[in-house]
Amino acid sequence: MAENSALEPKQRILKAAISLFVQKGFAAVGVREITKEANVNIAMISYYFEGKVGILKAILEEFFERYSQMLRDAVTEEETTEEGIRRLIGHMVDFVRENTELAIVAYNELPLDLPELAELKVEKITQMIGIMSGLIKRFGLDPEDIYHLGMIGPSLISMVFMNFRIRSILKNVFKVKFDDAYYKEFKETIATLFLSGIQGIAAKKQMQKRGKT
Amino acid sequence: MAENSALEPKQRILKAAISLFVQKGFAAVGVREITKEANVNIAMISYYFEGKVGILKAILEEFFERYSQMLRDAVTEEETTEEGIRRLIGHMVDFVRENTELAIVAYNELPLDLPELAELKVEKITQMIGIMSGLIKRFGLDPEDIYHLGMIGPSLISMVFMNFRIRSILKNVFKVKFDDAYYKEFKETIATLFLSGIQGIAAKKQMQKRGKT
DNA sequence: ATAATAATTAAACAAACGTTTGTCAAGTTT
DNA sequence: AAACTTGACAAACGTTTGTTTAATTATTAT
Repeated sequence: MAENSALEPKQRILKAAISLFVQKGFAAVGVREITKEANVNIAMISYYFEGKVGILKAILEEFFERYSQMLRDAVTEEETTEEGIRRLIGHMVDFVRENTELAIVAYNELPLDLPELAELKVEKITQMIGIMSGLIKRFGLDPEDIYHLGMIGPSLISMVFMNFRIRSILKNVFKVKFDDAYYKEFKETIATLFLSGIQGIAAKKQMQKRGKT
Repeated sequence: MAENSALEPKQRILKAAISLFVQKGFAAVGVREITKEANVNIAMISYYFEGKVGILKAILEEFFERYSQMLRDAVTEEETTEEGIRRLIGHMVDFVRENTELAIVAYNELPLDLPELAELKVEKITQMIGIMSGLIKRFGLDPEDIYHLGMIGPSLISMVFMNFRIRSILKNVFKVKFDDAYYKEFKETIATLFLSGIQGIAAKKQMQKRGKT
């Protein structure tokens, strides 16, 4: 149970904290629990992170660092909208697969009010929206149509994250084996769902336009 | 700030607790905070709910009660798949709109480990899956294809819930006005996205089948 | 009116909380 | 070799946690 690998104490704290935050949520985890799991003295939390919220802050910063890097990597200059979106979804799934716990903590804690992290959250989310807007333009979608983008964009993110959030249910109830084949199919399914979906929306918009004129 | 309406103390506690749980999460809210907001004595929590987790238990029970009722209401015998799914999505959006805080608390707290509620969660989630399976059959989808259903079903739920979860971002950054017109458009957009999406998936499956034979 | 039950209160409880303290050994710099 | 820095520790800090107690008021039934 107790973490005692070759990792440095600071990394052991981070690793233990992430794991516990996923299970119970930030507020429900005590510092003693973390230090016990990480096999470090309790004072090390203040020493390395300036307190408990400092751990969460470090976690969120790490998440956004990796997430924004992934988004930037997901863009290449020459490709069709379909290729671009399929690539983006592929990267997103890979990202959450490789950073499942980090992503879950961020996903769970971000909407919660924690005054000490308010500033950080605003900054990072603004940043992400900026990157996403860039993607949208590059994909040839209509960036003026904020109305629909605010509905569709978050839908895509939620589809990917939800799958990891309900992992235990999928595993126990639906007997899903989370192997490469599964994720390959998952990527294709979500991408097809999303692409056919936005095509359907575009077609509908076109019809409404023609109906009006 | 303090809740002191004509409501009964028990209901005042529930109302205050839901509001606070949405803001900070269950574990981060203290009983004194709840009682102050509800304007009741601290002992009333044990008196009416047998403790703090009892409040969350009552909240989750209320959520599942209303949610399953909504799902049952969403089904009518005679209609096409498209009509059925559009109706279901309409009901889901209406439900989350009318029970936003209740839904957010349930959505946020359900994946977290709270031993005292483990049994309840398993029971209710099993129930929901049962109802959903019934819907799927009635919609003429292939219930054998658990692989895809486990990907698509949760996607639908997450699309609807996500919109309410990031309300504050949509409001502040995208300047969304959450009025009837918005939700009408939201329902149609999500429904079109989802319907076109599953048609695209079905078409792809068909193509793969033909490719193999 | 009186007894019984229900609702509410202030006060106190032990346990757990996050943080800080003072100390010490091991390196590093001067 | 002396001065300083870093990493780690046990112990204790004051505060807050959820819960309980015993007393009191309000309501209902007899």
